[in-house]
Amino acid sequence: METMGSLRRTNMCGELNLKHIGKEVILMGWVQKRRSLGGLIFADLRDIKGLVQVVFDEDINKEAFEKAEKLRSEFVIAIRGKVCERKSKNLELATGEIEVYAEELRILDTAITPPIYIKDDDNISEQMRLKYRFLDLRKPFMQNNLITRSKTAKIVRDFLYDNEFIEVETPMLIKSSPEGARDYLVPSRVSQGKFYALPQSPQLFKQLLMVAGYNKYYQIVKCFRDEDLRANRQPEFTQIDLEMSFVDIEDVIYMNERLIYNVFKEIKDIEIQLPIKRMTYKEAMERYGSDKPDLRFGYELKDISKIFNNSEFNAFKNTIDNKGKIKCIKIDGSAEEFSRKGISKLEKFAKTYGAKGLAWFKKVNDNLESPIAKFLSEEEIKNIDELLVMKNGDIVFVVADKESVVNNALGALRLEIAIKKNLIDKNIYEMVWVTEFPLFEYSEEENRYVAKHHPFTSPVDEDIATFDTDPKNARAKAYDLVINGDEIGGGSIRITNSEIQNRMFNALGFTEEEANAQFGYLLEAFKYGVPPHGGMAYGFDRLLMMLTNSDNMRDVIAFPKTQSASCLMTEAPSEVKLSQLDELGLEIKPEKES
RNA sequence: GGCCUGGUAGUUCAGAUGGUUAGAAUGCCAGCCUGUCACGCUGGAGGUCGAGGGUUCGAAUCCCUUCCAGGUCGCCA
Repeated sequence: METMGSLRRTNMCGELNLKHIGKEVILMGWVQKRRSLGGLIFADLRDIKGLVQVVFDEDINKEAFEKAEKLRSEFVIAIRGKVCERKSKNLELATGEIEVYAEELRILDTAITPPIYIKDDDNISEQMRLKYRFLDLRKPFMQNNLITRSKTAKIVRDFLYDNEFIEVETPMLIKSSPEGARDYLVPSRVSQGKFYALPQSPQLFKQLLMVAGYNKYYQIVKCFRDEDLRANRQPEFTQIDLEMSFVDIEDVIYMNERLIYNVFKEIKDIEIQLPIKRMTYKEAMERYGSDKPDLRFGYELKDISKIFNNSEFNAFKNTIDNKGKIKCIKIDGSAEEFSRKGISKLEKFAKTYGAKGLAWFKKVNDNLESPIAKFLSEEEIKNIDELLVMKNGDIVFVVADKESVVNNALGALRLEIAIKKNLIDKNIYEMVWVTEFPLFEYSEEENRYVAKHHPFTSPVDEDIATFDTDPKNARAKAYDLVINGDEIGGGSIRITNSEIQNRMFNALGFTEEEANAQFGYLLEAFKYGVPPHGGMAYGFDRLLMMLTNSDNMRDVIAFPKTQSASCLMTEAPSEVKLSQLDELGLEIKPEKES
């Protein structure tokens, strides 16, 4: 092994080109690949800027050539040499018009054979990638993703700073609140038997900063939720969190549209059309069956309940009797693409979303074919044909159930079919603000109304008088920014009037004592002069997925967790010493015998 | 908590109905090779078939339990 000695890097591998011809350069990096032809050795040298071919020739420098015979993948080396034009160019490589003839080689470190190749399309298992994350992160696409992440953070900071937002850090050890997602708990040693929680978001602290007069706040901040993972959900994730004083919905949206515009302009060179489209929650649910509609394709939901008002078909009759809905989506001219087997797969898919079944109608030779045709009257079939303007080759899928189930199942189905039919263009960004979210949502589990967003979300002005007497129809000053069917961010205008806040707690079933025990500090603060305020929080990782066209959040996070929230590299979480538990006044329950 | 997919050489995978010594590709090692860039040619090493138990004369293959990874429903104010 050798040291760098007096050698210092003059250039990065990936930035060399014809302009450097004749120049002596010193490069440092990892050996991507060595190709020995006997008397001539090529090595691809890699650093974070890219690859360049280095040539070791006995006639140029014998010592370097002999050392080069020992090179293997992922050795760390320094070379000094001259940039030359290539005799045979490789136009697939960015630096393929040149190569560097080595006059000196220093092997700075060797490497054992790596279990994964450092190559974007290595087709390696997720398990290996996570276990050897330090190698996986050497891949160019991972390096580029993290560079994009860093760049995006800078653009956000620059924009918010320029607009007089103040970055304030809020605590990571906070008070646990049982509402909402499960908290990660941290035991206190000093106060034994008591616990901190890691923040699910800095929500209450940013509101306190508004009380404190900070006017505009932001933070790019880690948040923690102890819930099950998904491809776009990690237990620890990053938010761009912001809050503004003396604002209403339009002010928050105006500011955030410009923020998002800047990000897409600078990262993707895409100019978003402002203002961004708007859609109420109600419209989104009715037309797309989802509060985060993907607007890159059609297949809108259509309510056909009225056709079946007097139906003899039991499944439909029961639905109508129970005030449910019968809705459908129409897929144009694709009937032949849906085999019986394919349809039964889709039915199975719809059932995972709670649908009891999936009916369908195909128009073939001016006739509506359907397995349920025999249960329907001629008039009903004629009405379907006319209402849906069926053409030959069209197929419709029908779900009858409670409205929420119908929307959920068909909303998922339209997406599934669009994916299957390859209708989704990853390079298009369809954005929409979804507004007027319900203030409450009924929890079947708890048998009561719970806050859809959080208990500090203001009702819309029109619903202030009635939100607590008619919770079902109460709308909130809450908005989500949806991009390509993903909730990228959301926020609300907060309640700043103590009478409304009290009515809100009441409607949620909080007693005054409970409200005080949980949020007393906020309610107390609000007695001392609180400005109207509201804000927004973005899922920074989800935004990065959009910007890098990633299918999985792990590809935009340096050290992510597995689906079971563990880290395969560090093996966290792990057991701790009994002495550590003792200090905390904790003990582990003996394992249950089975 | 439920459902689905997967776990076989360092890696990615193939191994139907149970049956000799478990294969391929790639990687690795050695030798040859002065224009390769997925270098080429020759040879070689490399396996607790995730783990445990069971059925059987015999299990990678069948059964049970369990662990791990991925996707997803529930969950995620």
